[in-house]
Amino acid sequence: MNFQLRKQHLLTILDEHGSVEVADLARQLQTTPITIRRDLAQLAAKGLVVRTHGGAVLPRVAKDPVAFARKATAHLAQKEHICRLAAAQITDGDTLFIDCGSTTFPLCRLIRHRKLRVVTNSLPVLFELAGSAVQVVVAGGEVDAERQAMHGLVAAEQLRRYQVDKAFLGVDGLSLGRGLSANSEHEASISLAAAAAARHVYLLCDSSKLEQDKYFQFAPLSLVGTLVTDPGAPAALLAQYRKAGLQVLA
Amino acid sequence: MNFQLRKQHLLTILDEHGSVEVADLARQLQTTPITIRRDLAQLAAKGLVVRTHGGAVLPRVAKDPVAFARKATAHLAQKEHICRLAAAQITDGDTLFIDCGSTTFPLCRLIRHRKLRVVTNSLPVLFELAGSAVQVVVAGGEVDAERQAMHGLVAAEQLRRYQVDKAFLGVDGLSLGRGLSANSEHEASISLAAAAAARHVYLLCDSSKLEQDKYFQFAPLSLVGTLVTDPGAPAALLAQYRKAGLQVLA
DNA sequence: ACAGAAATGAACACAAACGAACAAGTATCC
DNA sequence: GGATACTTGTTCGTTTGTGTTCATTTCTGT
Repeated sequence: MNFQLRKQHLLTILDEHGSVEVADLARQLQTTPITIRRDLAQLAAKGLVVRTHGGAVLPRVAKDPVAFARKATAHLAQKEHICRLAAAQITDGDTLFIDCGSTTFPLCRLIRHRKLRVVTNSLPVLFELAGSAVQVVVAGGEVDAERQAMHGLVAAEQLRRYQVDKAFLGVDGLSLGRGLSANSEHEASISLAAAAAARHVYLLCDSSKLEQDKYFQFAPLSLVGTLVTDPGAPAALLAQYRKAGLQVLA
Repeated sequence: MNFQLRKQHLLTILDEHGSVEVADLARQLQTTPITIRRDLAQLAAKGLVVRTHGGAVLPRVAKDPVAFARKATAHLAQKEHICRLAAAQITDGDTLFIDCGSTTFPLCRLIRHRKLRVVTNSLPVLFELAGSAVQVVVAGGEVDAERQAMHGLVAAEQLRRYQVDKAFLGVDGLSLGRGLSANSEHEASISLAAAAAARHVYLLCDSSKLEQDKYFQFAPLSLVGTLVTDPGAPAALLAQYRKAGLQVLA
């Protein structure tokens, strides 16, 4: 097998699957990973593929929603901390709801390998978990291109039909006085539907959003079972949330 | 074997395979590698081949390996032809259903830029059209990881709620005697639901699938409005399909 | 947060392929 | 018949592609 044929084959596979892995290719093409990596490096130099750690993807796919969700989100360290706390609450066999948004997204990485069922309306979550050990269920309906999620009536309606053990919700603002608030009514209706379907509601909310009210208030604090936030939150404030009846993790 | 004949033979092989190896040619043509290399050098000087280490490739392969790699996938040329015909049937403003499967997928590339609404249960379709000019609507439900699509009860039920102008369906088998057949009941139920919701049903089916029955027969030919296939289909056979009441494009 | 695993790239080694130069064989022309 | 042009094969030093080792980076799981 010469290198031209190999690259040809490589591009074929890539075109069929959208992504390839170095180890797989090395096995299929009867060669070593280093050779595949060199091939990919050449193709990448020409812009025909985009390298990833462990493989490559089509250039089009590289701009995908997952990358979009991953890149340069504000407060990433806090969000990862929050998601680790959240992941610790999950038991194998659980059915979860994962909300769309940058706060909840890092949770996907932490649960890829576990035996779970995840209901979601978020495209990045869907793409991140598709092909993993997790069984994914999608809330259908119209795709909101800006938010990379399904936000319509149908999505909310469908969510109500599922019974989930734990819902992990994001929110735009949260305050003791006015409860949960959002920048969009659509997001709010999805959150409400998911909360209604869940045995326990976890609100994932970094400390910068505490005591912030956004334009649309849609639920009282009592909707939430557990507030998951980061150590940046003042202890006194968290104590007040606890007094209001919430379990608090930080 | 003289010089001219050798070069001719060489170009023939190159045309068939897209690439050649010096060592192989030397063996086949009962000569030594240096001779082949000199031949290739001459052809390369004229631009008829592109030299590589150990062999040569067609110029068009060297120029656009991606396009060439695509052609290598099964029946892809036919599928692209079919999708071009299908795309010509689409009017701006239409709402479409696009089925999952390799036959219908190339349609996405052809409509990315158009003002359309597309309902689908296919993840690759969703992926390809997310972020394009097309408004995407997803049939929700459980994700079938192997088929990269939603195939459950919920998906079928949701599809019935949408009214679409044109449904573009794929199928595993099709015959005059036994109608449409599939390899999976789930796929069949999605196809039926989409067909029921559509004003007009286009069946995209390359000629290799004509008069092939698969294990699960799920609908009569009358479900289909228009059969879109490729020129590889025998004219006499297409005439019979026309007689059976289908519009046929090839 | 931390430790272990996997992937990566650089440096080196080896084999295959390469081109240049030269030698040998064949056809053509005077 | 001998000179010439042309093609083919051989030798040898060089280049190119591939595989191995190892330190480093990146990812993943507890």
